[in-house]
Amino acid sequence: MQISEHLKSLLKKCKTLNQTKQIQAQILTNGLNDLLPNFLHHLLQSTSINKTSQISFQYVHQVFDQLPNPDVFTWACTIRYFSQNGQFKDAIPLYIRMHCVGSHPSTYAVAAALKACARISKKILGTLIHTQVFKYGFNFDVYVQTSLVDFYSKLGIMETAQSVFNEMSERNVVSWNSILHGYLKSVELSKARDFFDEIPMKDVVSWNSMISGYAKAGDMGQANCLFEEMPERNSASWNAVISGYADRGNMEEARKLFNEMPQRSNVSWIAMISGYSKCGNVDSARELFDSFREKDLFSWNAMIACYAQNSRPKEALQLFHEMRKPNINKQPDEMTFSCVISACSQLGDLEFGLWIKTYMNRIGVALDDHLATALIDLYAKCGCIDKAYELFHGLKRKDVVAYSAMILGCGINGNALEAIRLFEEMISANIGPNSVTYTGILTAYNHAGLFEEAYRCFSSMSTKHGLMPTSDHYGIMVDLLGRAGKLEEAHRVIKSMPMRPHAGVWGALLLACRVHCNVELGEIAAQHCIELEPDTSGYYSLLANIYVSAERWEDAKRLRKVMEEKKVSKIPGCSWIQ
DNA sequence: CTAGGGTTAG
Repeated sequence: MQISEHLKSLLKKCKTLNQTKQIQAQILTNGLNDLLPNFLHHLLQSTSINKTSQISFQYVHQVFDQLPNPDVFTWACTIRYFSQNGQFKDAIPLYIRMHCVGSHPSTYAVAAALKACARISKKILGTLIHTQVFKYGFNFDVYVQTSLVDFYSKLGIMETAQSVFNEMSERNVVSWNSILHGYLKSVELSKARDFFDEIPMKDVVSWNSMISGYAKAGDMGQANCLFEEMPERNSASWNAVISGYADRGNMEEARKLFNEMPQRSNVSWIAMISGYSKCGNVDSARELFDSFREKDLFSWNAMIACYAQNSRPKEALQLFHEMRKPNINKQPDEMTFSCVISACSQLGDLEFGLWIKTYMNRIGVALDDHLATALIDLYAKCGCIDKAYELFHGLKRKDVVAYSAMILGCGINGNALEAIRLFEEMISANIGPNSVTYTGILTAYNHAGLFEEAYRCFSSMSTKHGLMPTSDHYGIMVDLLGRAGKLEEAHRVIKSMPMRPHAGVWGALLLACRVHCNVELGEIAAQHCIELEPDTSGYYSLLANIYVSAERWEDAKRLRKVMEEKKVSKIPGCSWIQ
């Protein structure tokens, strides 16, 4: 008995995981199994342990599973631990298990489980918990009620959120903020503003939410107005305004605030990195990333995403390898993997992509729709259209990105009819196409040589769906016309472009001129290509070949000499020339 | 011991 009390008091003093584990050993050798829950509670609640030594979630499971009969408190404590630390996929099964073994829930467990349901959109379970709330008489607990309001708000079910909110006899600022967030998320800005104005005891979170709502909607005037007006700011207030500017591509303003703010958080850095990424300023993103000392998983993901989205897949993979080195030792998650798979797909590296898939299996990362779509894209681009289909059919929800990946896959692999079928299926499912969808469908038409249909499709982009064709789309059209020998028309299309054509567009014309032996236009196209990408040798070679076919030996010789003088690299940088 | 805001993906 005495030793038991002694160990309890020792446990309270433990500051590190190792000290705590030593007590666990003593508990076990003395056969004091009654003390095991105390050990677990200490593990989960000690801030010094959680901040420093990072116990693994696996370990918590292990310890928990050793308890013969967890009490109400222990269940709640453990479920809450997972929920608070973002391990929603651990919290939920544990909550279910608690019911299966016949243990009663507590308000604490319910609140934690609802939080998990809200965060990973477990609508059915959350609604089920709502019914239990009545059964156990928790329906007057302000924490439970607020969790419910938050749950329905996060899922966008505002009628129910509102009715739970109305039934509350006592509301605190958290309850108000939860419903405010719901209306902001449903982009009912004026309704949200009415709520905001009504909150009797606004705190910094209320202000931040409202500011972020305006910022996300692009109303930087209102956002700034509230930002100036608010009584006290924290880093989230600054971050809300910064990400507002960053999302709209105004990196000057974002940077000004970032430099000005008194206390930057991880979120500030990540918002800036992804802001630079969105406007294609990879160098500035990397510069910030390098100067950021306390990189967390999110910041690694943001930088990897930056490379993947800006067509620099090799650097994305390089960074992925970097983060897994022992001195950094960051465990990748779903977000990391979807970027990495996207990088593989850009490189056409099926082998490494499949290695990633096994690696995911090994560390227990399940395929969600995002990941499956990334893999669909990889399979489709690498010609494994059956595998792509398999995953496509297994998607919980097929959206525009998934369809676009399939359509492009069919297009590349020469199955234009199937691409068209998918496109039509998508339209009738009321999924609006985007610019990538059109790249896919135009590629399909191009491959099949259906230029009438392609033309119609190209013009319907803007008329039917309000999408402005990009250089890539023009490039496909030029390629299509070029293949059909309509070189003058292709040239006219280029000249009609509202933006500056990139090298790929002129390259498509150049290639066509090579095929159809057109020296005059070939010279014009090559000139533009070389101007845009002076280091690519392919353009010189193509023009030289055109001269050779036209039997203009002198010109060909002259060009080869220029090439030697410039010592241009042998690697073509353009996908049209291969 | 509970609940709310700001960041990353195909």
